[in-house]
Parts: sequence; structure tokens; C-alpha cells
Amino acid sequence: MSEKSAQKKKYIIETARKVFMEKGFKHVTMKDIVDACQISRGGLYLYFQNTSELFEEVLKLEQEDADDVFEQSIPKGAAPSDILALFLKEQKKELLNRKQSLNKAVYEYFFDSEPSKGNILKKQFDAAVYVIEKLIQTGAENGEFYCEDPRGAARNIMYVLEGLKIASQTRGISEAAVDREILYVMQGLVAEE
Amino acid sequence: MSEKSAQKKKYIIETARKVFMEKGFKHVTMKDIVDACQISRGGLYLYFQNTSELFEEVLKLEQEDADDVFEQSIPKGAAPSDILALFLKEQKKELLNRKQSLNKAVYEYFFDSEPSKGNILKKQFDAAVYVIEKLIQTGAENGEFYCEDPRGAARNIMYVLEGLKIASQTRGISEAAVDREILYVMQGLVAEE
Amino acid sequence: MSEKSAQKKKYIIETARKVFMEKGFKHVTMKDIVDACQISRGGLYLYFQNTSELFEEVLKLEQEDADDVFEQSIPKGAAPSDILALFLKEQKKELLNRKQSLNKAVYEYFFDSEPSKGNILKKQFDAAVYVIEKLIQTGAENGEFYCEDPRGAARNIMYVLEGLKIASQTRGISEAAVDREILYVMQGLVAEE
Amino acid sequence: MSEKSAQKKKYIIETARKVFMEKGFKHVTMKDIVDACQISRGGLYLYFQNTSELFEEVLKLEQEDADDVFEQSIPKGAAPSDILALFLKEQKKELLNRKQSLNKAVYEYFFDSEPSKGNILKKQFDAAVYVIEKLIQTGAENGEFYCEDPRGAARNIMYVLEGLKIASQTRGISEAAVDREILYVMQGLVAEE
DNA sequence: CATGAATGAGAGTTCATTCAT
DNA sequence: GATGAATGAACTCTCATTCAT
Repeated sequence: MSEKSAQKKKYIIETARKVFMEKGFKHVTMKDIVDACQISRGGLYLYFQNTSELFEEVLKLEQEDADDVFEQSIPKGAAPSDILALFLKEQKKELLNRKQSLNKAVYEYFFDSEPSKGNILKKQFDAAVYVIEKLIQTGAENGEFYCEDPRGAARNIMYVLEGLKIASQTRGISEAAVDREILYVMQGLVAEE
Repeated sequence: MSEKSAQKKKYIIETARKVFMEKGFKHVTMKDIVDACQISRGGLYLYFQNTSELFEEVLKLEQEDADDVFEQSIPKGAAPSDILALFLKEQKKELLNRKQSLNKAVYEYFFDSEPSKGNILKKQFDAAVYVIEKLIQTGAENGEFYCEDPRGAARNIMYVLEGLKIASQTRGISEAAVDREILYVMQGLVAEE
Repeated sequence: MSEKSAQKKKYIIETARKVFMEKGFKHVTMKDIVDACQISRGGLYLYFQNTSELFEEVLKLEQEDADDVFEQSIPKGAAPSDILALFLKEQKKELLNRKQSLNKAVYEYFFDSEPSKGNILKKQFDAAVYVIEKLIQTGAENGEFYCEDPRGAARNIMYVLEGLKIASQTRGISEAAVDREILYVMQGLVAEE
Repeated sequence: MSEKSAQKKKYIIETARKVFMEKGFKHVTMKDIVDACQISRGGLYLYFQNTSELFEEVLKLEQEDADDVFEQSIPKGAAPSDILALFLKEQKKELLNRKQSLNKAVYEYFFDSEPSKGNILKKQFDAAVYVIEKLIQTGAENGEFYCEDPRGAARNIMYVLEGLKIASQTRGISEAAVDREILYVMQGLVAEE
């Protein structure tokens, strides 16, 4: 029944994902998962020992899905500026629907965990910086962008996005405010000459 | 003995502050406070009904102290660029000693609270943006800075700082990384001509 | 300060009386009394060790007042049937305003106390039976009433009143229902011949 | 194991019943029940959220049992006067063993609950009045009783019983006193002509 | 006498975790 | 594997009662 087991495990992870989006990480109890999945208490423990273990699996799945989506959604031969714009648009969407993202749960989870675990976050961040850097570089080469420090600019963009994310989850943020920040960083890439 | 009462209340707030710095907000129980303060269970309830109420008072005190410190630490007649540098240095110090700041607790607290409460955060953010904007403006007038959009630049700086804060609390961040980001935003203010 | 003390004690008892009327006996805490009287916690303990002690004093005062009222409100030379009607009317008023009487508090108090204490209740009950019996007797002599067993009739009336009281406090009772029962017992005294 | 669950639930209710008979309603805590049932704290909460919920179930069971007993204990073809006497004898037994009845608990419970809940009590009372009325009517038809107002008499009997119950729980009452009251109301049904 | 801050016992409640079936 | 009843530790909160001032 390894096949069936794997299916059930995946089902639990996907259901739990919704719960984490809704309630963040800290407030979620094993009971919440049990209720959402409509399985037995003991049944859940067969697969996951606690919410942390479960959340880690959610993150893993999330990562895989994100990679897939990213690759598929980029049109072949798109211009770097378009790709960057598309990326920022995605981020904006996530920012504004705070209940539809795992952001809060991610923050809560990593607040509690050992720094070592943070490497996953770090890797994601660094990977994103790298991709953006390459986009800016390519864009600079074909004249779309003007930028003397592509890596610095990429990092700046990512930190601003992090700042926006946390702002969205704590004090709330308007669409206009998000647009303003995105516009600001984009202008930094084109307006300088 | 309202005098003594006020003293004790302040003592509790200050002790609680340390606990919140150490453990964030969510994990702190009334018992933690009771133990840290070496007072009785009921005694604590005499002053605060729950950890939220207590944390709000900690924030209030924090705000007052911050105002005092800020005013005192700015040398009269200092140049805008120096003041900004000083501000960023302070922020850097806070970022790197993540156990010495309330950042994590603040985030955890506002994750759970109603958006309305977030206004406090928003006010602080806006106030900081305003101050930085004025610094940049003044700096631009006397030739220290070059900047076409002081408000945009000020907001960018603040969002980067937020991004750095959350990075510090989740994945950890090196001093070099902080310096790099600060340098980047500062260069944006001077290097353009 | 014995004079002042006595005054304060009486003030506490009278204020407590209102609290007991409002909340019954069990739910009343020493804090409730303290709040209602606007005195200090320690101050209350100077006079009463607990709510039972206080309630006993309330009852004592109640009894004295009742005696006074009773004597004063009976017109000299009134007919027995009128006095009885007056008495029943008073009882009815008390029954229908359940928040304006100590009934519930009395029951709650005596539910908890030792049977020995119940003697107070017993004395009150017996005294009332005695008075009613005499009224009936006198009424029988002058032809207002017809009754072969005045004591039995008196006791019957008192038990019905007790039943009505408890009904009023638990399931609620309408004015019509009270009237009906009063009429029934009164008819038993006149209709038979 | 819904079967086993139901058994345990019933076991808790029956054990709780004894506790309520012993201590009334107000003084009973969830811990008392836990101790009496020899189960765990959490285990009890699996079935009942609080003492009120539990007490309501006790009452429900009580009602069912009472109906059964009543039907079974009435001999077929018994005379109305005998049935009434039997009923009063049962009531007397309950009155005299105040620790063996739920009366006190019932009163305490309904003192606190919303009037709407009191309807249960009202229904029971009205039902009993109805039964007694019918008995008296039938008895009057076959000459056992003489009564012009069977409903009034029935109500009078029930209120006296209520009065006796409360007397039993508060000041205590002797067997002789109960007999005296029962005799009085029975005489009212036969002696008048 | 009077005050009210302080204490601590104990009630209520929730949940991660286990285990017999 | 799967179930869900059962456990008990831990937390919140309330009050009667005391005691230094």
C-alpha cells in the first residue's frame, strides 16, 4: 500500500497547506489538520509527528510547484524587462491577497526554528536574487535597462519585496502603495543614464 | 500608594520587555512573566489582563524611550548625511542583535491583531519615512545628496530596512550583508549626477 | 468610634442587601460587596468574615424591618379577612418582582447551611402560620370565615405561598396564576358552609 | 466504538447524578465529576463541556426513568384515590430523604438559568397537575372524592408539594409534618359535602 | 481603624500524544 | 495501517484572605 500511503500523505499536505494559509503557523494545531483532512488523530501521527514536520513538507511541495509554474509561465523568447515585470506582478498579487499566501505562516515558522533551518529561506532568496540579477544584466546588454550594479539592484528589489510582504501581513498595504514601490525600483533600472 | 503601584507596573513592563525580546510574543505566557518578575500569579493580573495588554504597554514605553533617545543622540547642527548615517547605524545594530530587539515579538503580535491596531506600526513607518525624506531634501539642497524623488528614496530605504529585519529574524543575516544594503541605498543618494 | 462603626456596619448591610436581591447568595463574592459599598477589601473584613456572616445580618435586619412594617401597615380595628387579604397582596407583590426580593438568596443560603441554622426559617414560617391561624380563628368567630381546622388552613396557605415563591424564581409565574392560587385558598375559607 | 462511548457517557451521567444529589448543583465542579468517575480531566470534556450540560443530561435521564417507573408502578384497575395516595407516598419518600433527591440541584440549576429553560419545569408541573386533575375527576365521578374544582385542587396539591420540597431542603421537615399536609389536602377532597 | 496590593489555591479548558482495538 | 477515546501537562483566570503601611 505504499502507493496509497503516498497519495494520502500528499492529500494531507495539500489540505494542511490551505489551513496554514488561513491561520498562519503558530495557531494551527494537529486537531485543525485532523478536522480539515477528515482523518483520525492517530492517522495523522502515522505520517507526521507535529505541525513543524508537516509544514516543512508543505514548503517542500510549495517549492516544487513554484519551480514548475515559473518555468511554464515564462514565454519563450520574452524580453528580460517583461519577465521581471511578470515576476513583480506575481509578487504583487500575492502581497495583496494575504490570506492566499503562506507568507505569514512562513515567517511564524522560521521565527521559531533554528537558524540552520533558515537556509532554505536563504537559498530561495539567493536564487531569486540570482535570477533577477541575470535578467537585469541581460536587459542592460540589450539596452532595456541601465544598471551599473545588477546584483545590488537585484538584492534591493528582493529586500523591498520582503519589506512589502511583512507590511502586508502586519499593518496592511494598499495596491497603490505596492505599485509605487514597484515603479520606484523599475525606474531605478531605466531612468538613470 | 499609587506611586509604588506605578513603579511596580513599570518594573513589570521592563521585565516583560526582556522576556518578549528573548521569546517573541506568541510563546510568552502569563506564567513566564510571573516567573521573570518573581511576583504572584494574581499579582500580575492586578496590572495586566493578558500578554497582549502587557505587550501594548511595552510598545508604548518603547516608543517613548525611542523618541527620547533620538532627540538626545542627534548632535546639534549635524549634517543630514551624518544624521542619516547615524540612523542607519542604529538600525544595523538592532538588526544584528536579534535577541536584543523586539522585532520578532512585534511581528508576531501584529500577525494576530486586527488590522486597525496595525495603525500604530503604520504611523511609526510613515513618521520615519517623513524624517528621512526631510533629511534627503535638506541634504540635496546643500549638495550632500543628489535625489530627484526624496520621498520615494525614503520609502525605499524603509522597506529595505524592513526586509533586512525580517531576514535577520528568519534566516539570519551577516554584518557584511547589512553593510552592503546600506551602502547600496546610500550610493543611490550620492552617486547619481 | 463605636457609633461610627455601627453606622458603617449598617451601611454595609443595607448595601449588601441590594446585591443579594440582585444576584442571589451564591454568586455574590466579597469583591461584589466591596465594589457596591465602595469600601476597601480589608475594611469589609473588619466587619464580616465572609458572605454568610454578612447575609445572616441582612436577614436579621430584614426580620426587624418586616415586624415594623407589619405592625404599622395594619389599620387598627381592621377585619381579619382584610388583614389576610392585605398580607396575601404583599406576598403577591414580592412574588411577581423576583429581583426585588431576597427569596432566591434565602433559598440559596439555606441550601448550603446546616439544618440547625434553618431554625430561623422555621421560626419565621411558624410565626406566620400562627398569625394566619389567629386571623382565621377570629374571622370564623365573627362569621367572616368558615373553617374547621384553622391551623391546617393556615399551614396550607403558607406552603402554597412557598410553592409559588419557588415557582416564581425557577420557571417564572404570571400574575394570573398567583391570583388563581390566592383565590383558591380564600374560597376554601368562605365557600364552605 | 460508539457503543462503548454511549456506555461511558451513561456511566458518567449516572455517577454525576449521585454527585448532584449529594452536593446540589452550584458546588459541583468538573473536578468533582472527574474524581467521582475516576476518569481524566480531558476525558470528561470529551463528553460534556460544563456542569450545566451534564446536569441537563442527568435531568433528561431522570425524566425518562420517572416515566417508566410511573407506568410500571400503577396497578391496572387501581382506584383513583389509591393512585393519588401512591403518588403522594412517593413524593413523601423523596421529601424525607433530601440527600437522595435532585430537588436541591434542580432548584439551584434553575435559579441561574434563563427563564426559557424553566419551561421544562413548567411542563413537568403542568403535566403532574393534569394527571392529578384527572384522578380527582374520575374519583369524583365514582364517589370516592367530592370536589367542585378538580383543577384548582390539583394545582393546590402541587404547590403544597413544592412548598414541602423547599422546606425539606432548607429548614428540614419531619415525617409528621409531611403526613399532616398530605392528610389536609386529602381531607379537602373527601370531607366536603 | 482603614487601605488595597499581594498571595496562592483551585477551577476551567485545551491539546499533543499514546494505545488498545 | 487506521481509529478515536483517553490521558495529563500546561495555561488562563478568579477570589478569599492576609498584612504592611
